[in-house]
Amino acid sequence: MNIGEASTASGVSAKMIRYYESIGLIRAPQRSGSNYRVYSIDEVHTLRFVKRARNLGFSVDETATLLGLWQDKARASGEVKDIATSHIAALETKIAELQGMVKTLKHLAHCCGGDHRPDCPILDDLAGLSPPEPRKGH
Amino acid sequence: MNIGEASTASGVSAKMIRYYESIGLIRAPQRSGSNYRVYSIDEVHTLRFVKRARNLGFSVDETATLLGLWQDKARASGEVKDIATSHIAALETKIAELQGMVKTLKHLAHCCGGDHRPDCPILDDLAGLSPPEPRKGH
DNA sequence: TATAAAGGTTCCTGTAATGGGAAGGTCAAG
DNA sequence: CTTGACCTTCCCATTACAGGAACCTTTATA
Repeated sequence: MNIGEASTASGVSAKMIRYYESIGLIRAPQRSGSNYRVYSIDEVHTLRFVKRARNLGFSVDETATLLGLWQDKARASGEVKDIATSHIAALETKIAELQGMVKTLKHLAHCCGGDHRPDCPILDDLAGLSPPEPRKGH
Repeated sequence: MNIGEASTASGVSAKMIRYYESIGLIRAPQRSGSNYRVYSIDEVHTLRFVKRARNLGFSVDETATLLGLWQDKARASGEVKDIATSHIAALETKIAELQGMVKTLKHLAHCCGGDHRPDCPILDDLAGLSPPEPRKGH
């Protein structure tokens, strides 16, 4: 199987397969006589694993660790759970941040006439001209 | 006021102030005889505006637009509201994505013993060995 | 068979928004 | 006058890719 087929089979672009190889996330596959990369089914499975991990928001570094644990038949599931758990916490922090932004923006947009007048609470807030986030209850 | 003071007063690092100038987000300030950047109060206000917009998740490009609108005394608030509104939508999409990741990971982590046995539903899912997201009700 | 299209190869560039640091000029205090 | 804190420009690194140039190989077609 050359890189195009492996790409289709795994859902990882050929470009990314080469990239993952270059950074050492996956091992270099065998080469054909004409220097084409040749992939086995197992290698495609590895690519799929990587794809799934990336889709779940794991960084390439985290994915490398998970991949190592996956390929280690004697690994303990505790390690994996720890990685997943701290990843969940990081995601939740990010979510909270974004929700804070949304809340502020919604408040500002709500106060904004959205008409043809130049008055704009959003800009006023950005400029620091009005207290956007009441420090005390409302 | 030189760049260090402007940085302290605005909360934008000196490094970033130079960067914003280099990409044209802010205008180049005057220079002292010894080629030091010299900032006015107004320029510090601009930097604060930029900081606040970036904190609210607006990209540098969006910030440039908002800045233009802010400095345009004849602008209509509708334009600003539109930008804010579509930004809110983008943030909410991102939030939903992250929440999806968290949900899947929590499910997997919940199913994972976290003990010393090699069994691990998280890795099994990443490898595509088990149906992680039931397509039908549970 | 000649050729063209569709694949593969490496290598370089760019992205967004910074952080870090080197090499060197300037300013204020001791 | 030296020291240290500041400033200047310029280059490199980051993350996870995408795009493209230049060139080689395989396959399909005229």
